[in-house]
Amino acid sequence: MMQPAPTNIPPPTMEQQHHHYQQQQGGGGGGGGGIMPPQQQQQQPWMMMPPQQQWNPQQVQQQVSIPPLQQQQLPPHQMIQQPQQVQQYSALPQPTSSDEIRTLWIGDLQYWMEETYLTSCFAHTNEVLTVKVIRNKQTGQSESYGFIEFVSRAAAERVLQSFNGTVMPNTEQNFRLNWATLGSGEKRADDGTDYTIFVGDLASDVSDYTLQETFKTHYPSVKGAKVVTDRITGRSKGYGFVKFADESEQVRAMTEMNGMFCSTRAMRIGPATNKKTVGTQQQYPKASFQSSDATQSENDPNNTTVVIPSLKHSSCWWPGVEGTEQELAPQGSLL
DNA sequence: GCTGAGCGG
Repeated sequence: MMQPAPTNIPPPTMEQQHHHYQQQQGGGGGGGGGIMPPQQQQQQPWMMMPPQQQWNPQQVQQQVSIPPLQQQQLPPHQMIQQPQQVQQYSALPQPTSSDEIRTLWIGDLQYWMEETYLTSCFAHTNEVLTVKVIRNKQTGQSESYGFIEFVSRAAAERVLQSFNGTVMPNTEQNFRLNWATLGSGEKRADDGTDYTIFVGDLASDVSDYTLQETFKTHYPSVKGAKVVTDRITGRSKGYGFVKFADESEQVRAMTEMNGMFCSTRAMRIGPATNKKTVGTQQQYPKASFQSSDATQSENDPNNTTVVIPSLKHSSCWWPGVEGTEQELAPQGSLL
């Protein structure tokens, strides 16, 4: 009902924060799982819970900027990231160059994952500068991706390495992170051509990371891997792609890795039908992908970059530390 | 289960 001042990350009712995620709240017979699917909003106490319905695109600030000095009057016993008056900027690695790429792209976001959620996810690093979820200008709905800017490229890389492939809090899907490429900083992580293969017959538990490592141990030029997942459920569709920087390794992998086991199943490898950069024809980062109507951007009422002042310590999640396995049902629960 | 999608201000 009442929502906190929009000038900051709206902290939920603090007296309820202690619950964190448990599996038996309000639950009944142990089958419900720990999280409420958004549609059956049962007033979940935490901040990362879905629907607050109170969100109104109209009243979102252009840019939620929180100067570090603006300390809040919050008791110290509140363990959720409250920037109190700590200014630990001195301890943070300063960006070496302004043009340094230090923003990560994050995808596969559920619609209820707002800036608050993402902020909490990475708060412990104490190195997040801004967090932003991209929303549809008309509907205000999340476009399922966002950006996380860090204080340095090194910090971003650290998160990229440690979080990618780990489970997102309150979900059963994994983080999908990558370097931001199209936005501010030209393109990066693209040293030229990449050679992709198709990998089918993947076991359901194979993640981007798993797939990548499976190949990388044999082929050092592996640049990345992606398991195609269902947008709604976040589950694997059973196939994916692996990118190589070296064409010879790609060719070798096609035969050498075919039939090899990844997790519990033998992979089936084939060439990826990728019209871009199969060998040549790579001149421009990305041509205009849109050709339809040109709905000019307005003032971007949905621009909701959240600038994190200086995150102290907070109770958030470390990758791999799955204190509680949230066996939740898929959001759509259509299977 | 079998050729993705995912780049703003």
